[in-house]
Amino acid sequence: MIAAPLRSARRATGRAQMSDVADLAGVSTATVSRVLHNPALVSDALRERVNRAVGKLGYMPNRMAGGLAAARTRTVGVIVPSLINSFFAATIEAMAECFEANGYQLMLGHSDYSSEREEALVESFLSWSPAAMVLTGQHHSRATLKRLVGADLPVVEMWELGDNPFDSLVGFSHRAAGQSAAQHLLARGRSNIAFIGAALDHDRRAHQRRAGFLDACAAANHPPAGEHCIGVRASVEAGGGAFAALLHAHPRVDGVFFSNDALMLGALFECQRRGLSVPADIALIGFGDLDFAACSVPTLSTIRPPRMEIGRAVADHLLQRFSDPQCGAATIDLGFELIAREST
Amino acid sequence: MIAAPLRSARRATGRAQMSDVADLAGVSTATVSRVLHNPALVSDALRERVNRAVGKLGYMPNRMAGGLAAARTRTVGVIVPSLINSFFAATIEAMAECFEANGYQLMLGHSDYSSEREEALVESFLSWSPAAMVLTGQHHSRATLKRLVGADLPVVEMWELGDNPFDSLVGFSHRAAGQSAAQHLLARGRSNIAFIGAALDHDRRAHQRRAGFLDACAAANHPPAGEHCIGVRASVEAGGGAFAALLHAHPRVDGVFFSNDALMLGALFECQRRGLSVPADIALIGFGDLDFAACSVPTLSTIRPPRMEIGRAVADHLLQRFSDPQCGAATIDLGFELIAREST
DNA sequence: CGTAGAAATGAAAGCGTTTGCAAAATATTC
DNA sequence: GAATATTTTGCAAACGCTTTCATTTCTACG
Repeated sequence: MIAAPLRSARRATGRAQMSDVADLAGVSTATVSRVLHNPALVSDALRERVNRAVGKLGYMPNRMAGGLAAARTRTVGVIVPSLINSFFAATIEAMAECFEANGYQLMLGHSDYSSEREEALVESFLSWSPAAMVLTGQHHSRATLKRLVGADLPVVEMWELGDNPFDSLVGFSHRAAGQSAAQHLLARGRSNIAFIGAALDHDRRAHQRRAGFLDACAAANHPPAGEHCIGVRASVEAGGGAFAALLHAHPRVDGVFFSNDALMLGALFECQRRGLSVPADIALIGFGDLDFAACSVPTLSTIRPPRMEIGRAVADHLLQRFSDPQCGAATIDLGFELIAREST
Repeated sequence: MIAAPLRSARRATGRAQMSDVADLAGVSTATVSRVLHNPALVSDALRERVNRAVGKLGYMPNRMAGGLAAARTRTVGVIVPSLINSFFAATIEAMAECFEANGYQLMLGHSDYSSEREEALVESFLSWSPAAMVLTGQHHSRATLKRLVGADLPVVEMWELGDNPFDSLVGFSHRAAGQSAAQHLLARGRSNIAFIGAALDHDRRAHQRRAGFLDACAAANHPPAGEHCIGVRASVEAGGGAFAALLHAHPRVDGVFFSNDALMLGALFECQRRGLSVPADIALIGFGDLDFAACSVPTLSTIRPPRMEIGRAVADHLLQRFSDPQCGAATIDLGFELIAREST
């Protein structure tokens, strides 16, 4: 009787491992590893043999072992505030697309707009030796920054565009977006314009849009006619409520900028309920260009952020940095687009 | 002169490692490992000392090394068709919440409704030795199934509820949801009811809802008055178009079930454009209970799937299986809720 | 107080890769 | 054809942890 292959009791799975490939191809594991990661170093004949063996055995490398030995992995840690927010979801899908096409994998986490959770996630992610980290926004706790400095890897901050980036930065100016919105309302002849926002204390970017809005009002000598900010997450329902409250406090308002399209949709429904005509009685402009904005009645003006473009740009930039160590940090402004529709 | 600590040139980072903690606490690495993973095995005194050393050094274990040694990680692979789809986003957020509270981490991937991509993701995830895999739906390629069988770990299929689950199953019956929608429309006195769906060829669950809808029509002896299915992803815009096409082909339709609330919203706007009154002229019911449904004009009837509940149930179930190896597969039906609002 | 059994601890052997180094094979030059 | 550069290849030592097994230290009991 032939003994079964003697395998350690601790052997994890029945999966083929690199030594099996090496044996089948009649080479050392070093050569197999090279074929997999640096094929140019191996002669055509052996490369061919190794690839055949890999195919035959259905070999899948053990990433833990590889990561441990190499002290890095083809993994990118990404932290967004929320997955439910379709802005970030679109960015992530686009980013994942690019990365996966190049053999990198995403580790995704959501911070719920909390610095502490972000900190915990960064710590946790770093223990997987990622090739890079992608964070949302430019505000991070001291502890987070310290960890990142120590880890010595490319870091991209996205969806914001301010001074003193930590490393690379891919985004657009929310302040400018807010300014554009105000200027647009003013250009449409509205003089009593107001702002409605949600969760400004957590969402720094929404806060910046508000600041830009107020800037432009001041610059145009048109002090805002009012504003209403709520503490909860932006939602259609909350938008309706906030809009009602705004009108109650400032009945003469004739134009509103919403920090989020969802809020604006709630306000549109509120207008329908009250028999207010948009834009005759009141003009509405939002942020996000969510899909309903283009086909509601009336269609809704909004500011389109480069959702997918951000994801692609982050991935492209990092892939470039991975392949060319010379390539350093960059700041990429992807801008935004104000889409004027019927509501203004 | 005292020599600098002699570290291998290959040493990854400057991070403290377990042996540093062990030295500082005056114990072996075995004890440190036990304190971290199985504190009950260590005496109070040593546990205390080790924890202090961990804190002092800010020690973070290297997951790669741990995973390699233990041949498993506290990681759960989750694959959903799409992140942009807010159904899955909500499920994932809830799931992540539960898992993270218990020291498990999510690896997230999206398959874009493609079996091949799912297969590639499963392969890729398995090479990280996850503690479990969570897939969406009950349909997977043979190769995917083969990998999962070989990997010998808990597998949960979610968001569906059919026969012959691979292992555990957490979801609800989409077929029953479709039936309910039809019965609801019929109960409201509509006799010419139709179905509008998107991406049915990819989205098996939407397809099941349609099947349920047709079932109920047949059972009630009310053959559907028409249907219109489109190939693209569900969106508000596509909903408006599909609705217009349906009305064009079947002008007498007086009730419509949409495979997705977004489609229904597009139809609502189309009604506003045409001056059709909802529900007087036509009744609408959707699926998803997206946030606008509760506050549109009129408010929209819909079927609420247990989005977050699924996430929580998956996590709870897996955590239980992790802690109690006796605990085996389970099938959990979380049901759904038909929410009747003004549109029907 | 001696002893058996239980509890706590440490030594050391892996886990499956990557990679520095040296040896072997091949190409190039004079 | 010898000598030298260059390209290929394999050996073997990490990588930083977990876990088995043996040993040491307690506890309880007669």
